[in-house]
Amino acid sequence: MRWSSALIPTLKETPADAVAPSHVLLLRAGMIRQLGAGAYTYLPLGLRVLRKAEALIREEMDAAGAFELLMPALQPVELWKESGRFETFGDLLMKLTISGGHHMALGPTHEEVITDLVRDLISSYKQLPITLYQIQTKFRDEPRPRFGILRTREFLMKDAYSFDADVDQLNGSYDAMFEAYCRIFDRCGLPYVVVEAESGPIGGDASHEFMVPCSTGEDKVIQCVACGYAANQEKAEVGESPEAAPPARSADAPAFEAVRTPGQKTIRDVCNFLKVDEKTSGKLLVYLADGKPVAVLLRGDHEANEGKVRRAFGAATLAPADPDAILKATGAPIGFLGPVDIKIPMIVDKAVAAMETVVVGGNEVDVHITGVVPGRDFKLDRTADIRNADEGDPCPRCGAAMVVKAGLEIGHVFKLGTKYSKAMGATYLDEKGTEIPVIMGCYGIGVNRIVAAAVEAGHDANGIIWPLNLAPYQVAVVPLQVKPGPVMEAAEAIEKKLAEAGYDVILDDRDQRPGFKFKDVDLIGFPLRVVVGERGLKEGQIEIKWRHEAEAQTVPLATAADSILAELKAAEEKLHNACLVNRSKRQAAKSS
RNA sequence: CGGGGCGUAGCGCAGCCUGGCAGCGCGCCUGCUUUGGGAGCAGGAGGCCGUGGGUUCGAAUCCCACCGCCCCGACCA
Repeated sequence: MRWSSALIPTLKETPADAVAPSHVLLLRAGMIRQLGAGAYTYLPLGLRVLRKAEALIREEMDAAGAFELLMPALQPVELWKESGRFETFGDLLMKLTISGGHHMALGPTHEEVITDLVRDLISSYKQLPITLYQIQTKFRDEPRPRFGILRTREFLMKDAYSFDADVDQLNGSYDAMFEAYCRIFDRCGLPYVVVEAESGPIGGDASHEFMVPCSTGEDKVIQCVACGYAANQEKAEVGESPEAAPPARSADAPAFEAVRTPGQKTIRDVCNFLKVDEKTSGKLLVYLADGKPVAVLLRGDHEANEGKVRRAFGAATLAPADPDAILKATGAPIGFLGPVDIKIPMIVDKAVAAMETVVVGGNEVDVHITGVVPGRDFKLDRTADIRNADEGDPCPRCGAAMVVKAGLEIGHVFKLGTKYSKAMGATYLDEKGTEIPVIMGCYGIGVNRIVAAAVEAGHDANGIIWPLNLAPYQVAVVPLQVKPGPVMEAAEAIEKKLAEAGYDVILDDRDQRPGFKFKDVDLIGFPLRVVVGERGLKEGQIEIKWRHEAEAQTVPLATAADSILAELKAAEEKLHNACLVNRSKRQAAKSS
């Protein structure tokens, strides 16, 4: 490939709108270009990276025994009404009306379409298990697209769906996808962590997310460095603190005291006003659990975890109560709610149960009460872990202090169960002729996010550092003199040999000064740079340099192509071995 | 959807407050010089100043409305 004839519009300056490193660098490297909010063109170089990620995914999915198909992005909304997600998906679903007045949607995901397909085509246990996948453009009306290609309204997703006769089969399908994902991300050279995620109806280990730690990640990952426990903050449990002794509460603790706190509504305001630490305060939140008002009591500096709250109340739905409902349920407006003499069901977070005394709202306008003793002044008969885990909290497995990191979600595997098969009537007949809903799993990978994550995780002050398997071209051959002559001849000969060996090579034949060309090559981040110049050629030498290494090495021109091929082979082998090591680590972890 | 910021050449920006020739740097084109880390000189092309309305002799500039983009928050099956 000759650079001079390609379309690679690199930018010297940083576009003003870009903030995230991946956004800035993909723009500057001439790989993407913005059309509108959350809509990007992939220019030739960017598309090559996207296609490489796709090809790698396809290989591993096929190797794992999944079958590729392609479903329509354009779907009748009837299917969505059938599954019940027309309502639950809400505004995120892109709807349109086509000629004839038909109401359609652009698929944000394909559970409905595939379930519709499977209910027609699969009818016997003999056809199970089976896993089907596609790589296709998804549409979501994101309220706030951001960070370049990280969150867009239109994106490329690999989505797979497994269909099984029973839970054992499902576990097998799930494990196969889990392993395939690990192999894919290993081969991409991404530093990912697997975390437990919100699991839905089946519970247990029914959902995992694959996260790449990076500052622009939109999720929070809680990790235990001692034992390796990792979970999404949505899911992470708070363990028992090892030093947690029951609080020393003397029986003759003074009675609580009401204080006037005019206009002090937030925890911060109240604590500043009363000059107490937020950790000694409590906040009462009111939710509607299946439509009925319920209360939870948390320490002032903690955050409620709505998933945990919903499960603690055994409710199917949970929503924050509106101000009117709160006033009706507690007799007080937001800002002055407290647990004393509360009339609605209340669950107390474990952290509050461990406090000696607590400052809470007085259930009366402009009144808070101090010196409230849990267990004496309000009941502690229902306590649970109902808050978000945070930095320093004890690990649920080993009790060590956990850390919080920002993470970018690049993959998600999920045991769906029979949610869609039941709603849409996808059943099979077992050996006895009994009709049984198929058990489903779904497995997604954000292909664009692999590209973005690779940049987020691999860049320096000079630009991108592509992993070998994702790079648009693995090698950039840079002749410093491009007029016909020995330098160009040598460069072309090297390009030819590398291309014949199956590598992607770009020849920077632009008539530019060396510094200019080096800057571009570094910015785009081709893994291996080969420089041929008059100066070196006089000595019979050319130069090769890895993007991720500081120093270049010189090799004899006569054997240059062989040296380069040896370098590439060694790098591939190193990566392959790393993949194998990870694979055996996973096997060891599984069997232990 | 709430809060904030910004729309002027392909990119980065100045000009706006205080109305009166539409500018600068990068990039692009031509020529000469230069050639191992984003070269120098000379010449040149490129604009519905986001859109619509208003005020005014006159609007990039003042007023109103709309549209778009970015950031923070809410939201994220």
